[in-house]
Amino acid sequence: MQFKQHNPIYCQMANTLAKALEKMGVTAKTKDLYKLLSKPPKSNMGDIAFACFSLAKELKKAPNQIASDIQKNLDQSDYFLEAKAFGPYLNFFLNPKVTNNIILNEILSEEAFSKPLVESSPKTIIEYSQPNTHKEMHVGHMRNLCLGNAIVKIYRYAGIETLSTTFPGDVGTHVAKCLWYYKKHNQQSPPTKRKGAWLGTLYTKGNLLLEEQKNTAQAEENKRELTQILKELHAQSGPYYELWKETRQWSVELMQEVYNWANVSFDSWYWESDVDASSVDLVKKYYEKGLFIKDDGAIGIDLSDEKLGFCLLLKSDGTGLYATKDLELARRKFQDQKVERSIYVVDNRQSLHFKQVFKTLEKMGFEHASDCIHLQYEMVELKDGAMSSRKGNIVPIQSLIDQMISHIKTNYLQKYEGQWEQSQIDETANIVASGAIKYGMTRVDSNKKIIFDMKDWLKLDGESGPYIQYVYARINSMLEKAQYKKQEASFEQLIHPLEQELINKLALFNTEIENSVSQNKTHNLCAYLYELAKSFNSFYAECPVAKIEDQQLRQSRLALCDAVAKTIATGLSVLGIKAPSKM
RNA sequence: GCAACCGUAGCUCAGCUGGAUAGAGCAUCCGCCUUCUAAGCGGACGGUCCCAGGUUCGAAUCCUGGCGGUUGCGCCA
Repeated sequence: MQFKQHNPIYCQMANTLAKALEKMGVTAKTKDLYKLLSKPPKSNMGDIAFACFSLAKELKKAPNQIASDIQKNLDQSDYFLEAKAFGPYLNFFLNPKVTNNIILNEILSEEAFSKPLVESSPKTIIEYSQPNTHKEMHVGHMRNLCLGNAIVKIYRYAGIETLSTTFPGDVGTHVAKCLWYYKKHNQQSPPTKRKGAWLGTLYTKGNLLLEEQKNTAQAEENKRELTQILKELHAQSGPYYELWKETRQWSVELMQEVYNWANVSFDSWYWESDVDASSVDLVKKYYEKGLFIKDDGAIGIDLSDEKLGFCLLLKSDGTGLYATKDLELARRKFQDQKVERSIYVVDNRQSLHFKQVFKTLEKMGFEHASDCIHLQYEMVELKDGAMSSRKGNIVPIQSLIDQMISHIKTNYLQKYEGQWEQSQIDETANIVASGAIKYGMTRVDSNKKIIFDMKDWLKLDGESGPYIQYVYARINSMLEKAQYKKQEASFEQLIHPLEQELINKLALFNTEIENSVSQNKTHNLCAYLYELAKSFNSFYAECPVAKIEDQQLRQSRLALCDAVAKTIATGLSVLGIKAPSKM
């Protein structure tokens, strides 16, 4: 992925450096110099740092010497007041009278948020959220949902044409087990609402019962019944098929409820049941072509030359597997959606699975095999290990949502009782709860496990979604009350160190997005927004805004707050988080 | 056995495409509201960056080998 040089200040610095280097007999591309710019560790060391290490070879000089040589050859520029060598670094002290305007105007006009960040990019489809029907969604599914949703939004923000899709599992033995228990053992009648959640508990009960009867006389009979159910479902007729259609819908409604709450939607839905039959045909076709082999009565492909073992594609009873469906699904995605790249957001236990699938596609001659990417992430677990619907030790998503909302209402929103409409309290609780959950799910590096502990999740101080949302709400209410007039602002006045720190941080927003896109990560963006919010809070505690006399400075600071609010709102929105006007 | 990922402050984590004095949050302790929203701000305390080698002017970061943990590896999805 090629990124544009989107930071106007960095571009200018890179140009200035290129000219100085030219005087020294070095032709350096501004693009390469741009990449060498960074932020010094302390603000008293300057605003932008240029590292001279990489020039040492060409110039045959020590980096320290290079830094001071460049300093001597620098042309004057109104972008910076001073350039000072700090050992191997040449640090620029920006001229706020010029750079403040450039940075803040770009944000206040929202131009900064609308320009594409990539030179060009392949049309991309991102698949995320692959919950099973007949099971209840738990907090582990939430990580996938939040991560996938954020990546889609980040891609779109960067200017990449992106489609979202989901692939729920509505067929398979888990369904049979659930229906088996429902028909043969369940005594209760379904509840009036959240039938899907109730269905999930039947699945767990069914599993536990089957496990219990494993070594008893009943086991044979159970197996026979399950096979019978699967046959009916496969044939798409009979009472179990009818029951499947009805209960599947309950699960879909439950998924939709979660998606609605999380404000997530998909451009397309693929169902396992859709690709089941055709994926089997696809495998048979390639078996006849001789690519796949029969082994032990089953069909698959030997990938041991690739160190990927044997990938099983048809069981000896002729039915397909997960990998089988993924072959057909991959084909359909590229064909139906005319995309050039396909990303799968799936946990890292499937790492071998996807390597096998992509390699098999390659062997099948599928032209886009190398455009398939498995975006893997680590699991959400409980203190005593992985969650499993099978065992029943899960934290349902709904339970996290409910507890979060009630915690927020009783601890933070009670003070607005009687003052706000109940609907506004409900709405705000939803926004803040969603901010806490989504931030919590995206803030940790995706290849690190999250050990879920409800009481930790309900702590909303310090680094959290609500901390960032709070900054937005504060600014919003300040701007509302203060008769803010942007045109009266004069950014040249904003020279307080805390103002400068804020402005410099604002300028780095798109760079952070670039990092997210190039690494398919979200945690860096979370950290950035937190730091921005923290900088704002320091500024806010130290610098009065709406209450100062000087009208022009007041408007200038209000405009700075406005720019912070806009950046925070934009940043939160690409994480799928709303910014509340009050909280 | 083979492979992947993880190991940084008491806890949870940033930093890892080598570069400036390893940073946050929580916890603990000390300050700050006659109100621009205290869901906040300031400060203190806290480090064998798992261990051992190697590469380099320079390693938490890269390489090799260990140790510890998690996951995956043919008829589940």
